[in-house]
Amino acid sequence: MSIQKPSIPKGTRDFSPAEMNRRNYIFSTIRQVFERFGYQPIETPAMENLTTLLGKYGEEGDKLLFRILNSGDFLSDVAGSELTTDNAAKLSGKISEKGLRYDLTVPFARYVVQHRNEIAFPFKRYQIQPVWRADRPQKGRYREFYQCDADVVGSDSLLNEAELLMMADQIFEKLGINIVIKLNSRKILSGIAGVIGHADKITDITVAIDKLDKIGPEKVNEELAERGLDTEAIAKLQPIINLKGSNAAKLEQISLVLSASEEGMKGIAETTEILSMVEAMEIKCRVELDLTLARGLNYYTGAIIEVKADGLAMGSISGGGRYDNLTGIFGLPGISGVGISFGADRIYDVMNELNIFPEETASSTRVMFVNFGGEEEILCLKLAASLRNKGINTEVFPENTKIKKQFSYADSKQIPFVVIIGESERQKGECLLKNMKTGDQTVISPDQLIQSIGTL
RNA sequence: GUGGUUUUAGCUCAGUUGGUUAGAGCGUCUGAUUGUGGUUCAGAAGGUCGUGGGUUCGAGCCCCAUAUUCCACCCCA
Repeated sequence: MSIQKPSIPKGTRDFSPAEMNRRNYIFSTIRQVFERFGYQPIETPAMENLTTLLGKYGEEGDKLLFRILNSGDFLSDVAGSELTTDNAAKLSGKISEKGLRYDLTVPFARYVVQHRNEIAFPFKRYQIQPVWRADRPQKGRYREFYQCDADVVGSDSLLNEAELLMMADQIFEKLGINIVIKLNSRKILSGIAGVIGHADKITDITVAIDKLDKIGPEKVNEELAERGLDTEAIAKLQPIINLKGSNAAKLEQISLVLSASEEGMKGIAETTEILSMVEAMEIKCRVELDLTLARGLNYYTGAIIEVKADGLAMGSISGGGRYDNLTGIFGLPGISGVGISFGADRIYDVMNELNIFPEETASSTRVMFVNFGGEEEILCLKLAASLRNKGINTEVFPENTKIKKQFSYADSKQIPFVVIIGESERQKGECLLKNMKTGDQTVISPDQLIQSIGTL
């Protein structure tokens, strides 16, 4: 067998220790805020039955599912005549019955239905796991990436929506990213589609006006026409496309257009309530009503949420919304859910671009002992054990090699403190503590070292 | 899935119309310095030029296929 160059699949990545320290910083920040709001962790398998996944993300989503080939003799049920290139779609159903999860929301819905008797509602869960999409990779888009989801099922209260926005606000504040939360309502969009006489075309309308930022109003109108809207309907959409002003002003303008639509007015009332709740909770970031926001329409039924990093050319770093009947597909109707998902990989990319990772994420080790071997080594091991008992990440260089090499190691790992105990220090009962950042060295007693280093 | 783009040392990249032995910076290692990293100086190691074919006396450079990177579309965290 010839030697092959090692490689990893397209759109996947390895993470170095330095990257993992930073990624873990993001994950733990998110986890901490989730738990602060009373969400509890669950995990689900990387793979689900294809029957669970198929048809939940639209036609486009089905194409992006990674399918897992059946084990063993996967062709046993397939006739030779079926093995033709134009039969691929039908064939894949016969040779594959499992797939990698595409998001965390659908597996969660499956989980809720399957465990309904063990769950006390409302059920607030969070889930931080990788998902896979057979998409073509580009900036901020990977085939394997982590989602950090928080969802509530079994509560219709808009308080949940408001809390999700507060969590996003707090997470990004902790991480130091300036964000804008964009808020929309499926009910408002639906009302608009009804009022202009094209209730059936809601998807076409939203897909087109979603591009407003990117392609401008003229092109949007062209696309609306291409998607089968008559000129009268397009004319009626113009006030919505050109909506300006504060959230309150926007809501007032839309309510004029939507007065005849019960659903639309309900969307306005809900949105107003969510906005007033987050205001009461003193949200810090900007929350902007944006009717052009139309992601995930396949299952959202109420609020639609999206978070963008302010002033950065990066896709959304977080998204979510309310889905009234997701569990209905799995045989449990009448359970409403609302959730938000944080894209950890994009958040990493944003923080990297802004260079805002805290210094301490560079290394997890706080203290390193230089190793002189012999009795000094034993002494260092004892002291290191004491430091670890105090919760300080500590290592003893494993070999009695040149000091230069040991320091060089500490430097490359960006360990902030190095302790030197050679023969003379040991005999005098002291140790030499070096601050690697400033270069300062101080002589202190081992007791002082253990006492003081936590505060350094 | 459609269109374009990238790939040369561990990393970032040069490499002329196709012509001897493919270069630089950074990093790594060794030494100057046997108790001190990050600065400085000296030296060394490190390359099937993404992979497989083809054209040619001769290919890093031209042609074909394929993988991969990034970008746009579609869609999306």
